[in-house]
Amino acid sequence: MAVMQHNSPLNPQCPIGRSLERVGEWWSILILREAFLGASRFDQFQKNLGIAPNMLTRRLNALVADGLLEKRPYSTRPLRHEYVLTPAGQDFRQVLWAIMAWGNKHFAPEGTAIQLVDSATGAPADPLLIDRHSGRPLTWPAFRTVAGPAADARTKARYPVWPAREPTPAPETKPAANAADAA
Amino acid sequence: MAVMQHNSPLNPQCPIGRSLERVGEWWSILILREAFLGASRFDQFQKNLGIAPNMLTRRLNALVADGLLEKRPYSTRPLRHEYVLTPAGQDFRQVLWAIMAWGNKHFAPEGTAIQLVDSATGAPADPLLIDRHSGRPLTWPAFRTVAGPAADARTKARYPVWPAREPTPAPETKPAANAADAA
DNA sequence: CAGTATCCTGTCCGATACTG
DNA sequence: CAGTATCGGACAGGATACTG
Repeated sequence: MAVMQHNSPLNPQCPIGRSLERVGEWWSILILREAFLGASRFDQFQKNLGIAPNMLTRRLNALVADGLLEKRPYSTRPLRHEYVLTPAGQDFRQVLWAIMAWGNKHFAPEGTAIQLVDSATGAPADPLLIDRHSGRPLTWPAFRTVAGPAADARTKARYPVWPAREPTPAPETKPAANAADAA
Repeated sequence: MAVMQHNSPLNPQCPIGRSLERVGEWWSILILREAFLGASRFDQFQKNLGIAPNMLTRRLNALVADGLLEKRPYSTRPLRHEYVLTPAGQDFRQVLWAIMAWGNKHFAPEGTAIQLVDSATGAPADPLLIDRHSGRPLTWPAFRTVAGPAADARTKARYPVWPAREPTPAPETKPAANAADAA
C-alpha cells in the first residue's frame, strides 16, 4: 500500500497498521489468493487476475520484499523463477478465510459462490475465531484489545490497559497500570 | 476501494473481492478499528487517525453506503450525527482481530504492542480460526475453497468443486461436477 | 515464457480555507 | 464541533511495446 508515504498517520506499533503496510493494496491480497489456489508462475497470476505485467512485477517484488512470497528458481536455462508462499504468507490464509466468511455472510444475498469445505467430506465449514487456549469464541466485549508488553508510552496512552481503564474518567487509585505486562 | 474502477479484474462473485470493495482502502479499515475502540464522532476519528477532514467525510460516507456504519443523529439543534457500527460492521471485528494476530505473529519482532485479552481475567488470547460445526482448526489442505451453490459457470470453471477436481488433468468420468451443490 | 520499459490516466490523499 | 470546497502532488494501476 505504501501507506504512510507522507507522514505516518499510523501508530507504527499497531499490528494492524503493520499488516496493512504489507497487504493493504488490494492487488496484493488477490495475488495471495491466487497463490493459495495454486498459482506460482508469473503468467498464472497474470492470466488469472488480468493484471498488467508491470503491476504484477511491482506487487510480486513487494510481496517478496515483505517476506510473504519467496522467489525461487525452477529453471536455470533460461533462468526462471516461481513465487511460493513463505510461512508468513501461508499464515495469511487465516486472514483471507476470515475475510471470505465475512463477505459470504454479508455481501452474498444470492447465496455463496465460493466457500470453504472439508477436503475429505465436502462438508461446508463455518469459520469462527476462537481463543486457542480457552477455546472460547473471540467475541466482544468478552475480549478486548489492550496495550501489550512491548507498547511504548504513546501506545499505552491511546490504548486501554488491563484491567479495564475506561476511556471515560473512572479514576481508581489501584495500581493497575502495568498489569498488561503480565502477559 | 473503488476496485474495478476500470474493467473489473475481480470475479464479481468472489466474497473476497466483495469484501475488498468495502474495506479495500486502508483508511476504511483504520476507521473501523477506531470505531471498535469506541470512536463514533467525526472529530474523534479525525484526531485519532490524523486524517484530512475531506477524506474522513468520503470514507465515512462510503462505509455508511456499504452498510458498515450507521449515521445516527445524536443532537437536533444543531443537527449532529454519530457513526455507529452496524451488525455487518461489528462482524468485521473478527477479520480485524485475525489481521492483528497475523501482524503480531510475523511483524512484531520486539514483542506485542497491542494484543487481545480476556476482558475479565486479562489473560492474553491467541486467535485461531476453526470450523464452528466440527470445532476443527481451519488448516490447509484439510480445508479448501471450492465453488459454492450460487456459483456461476465462470466461477465453477475457475474454482475447484468438491470432490476434488485437480487443476492438473485427472480426467475422471464420475459425475462429480455438481456435487458442490449439495452444500 | 517471464518479465522490463514507457507513457498515461484516475484518484487517493493531504493541506488549507471556509461555513453554520 | 462537524463538516464542505478547492487545490495540488504522489502514485497505483492500465495499455502497450519490447527483450532474451
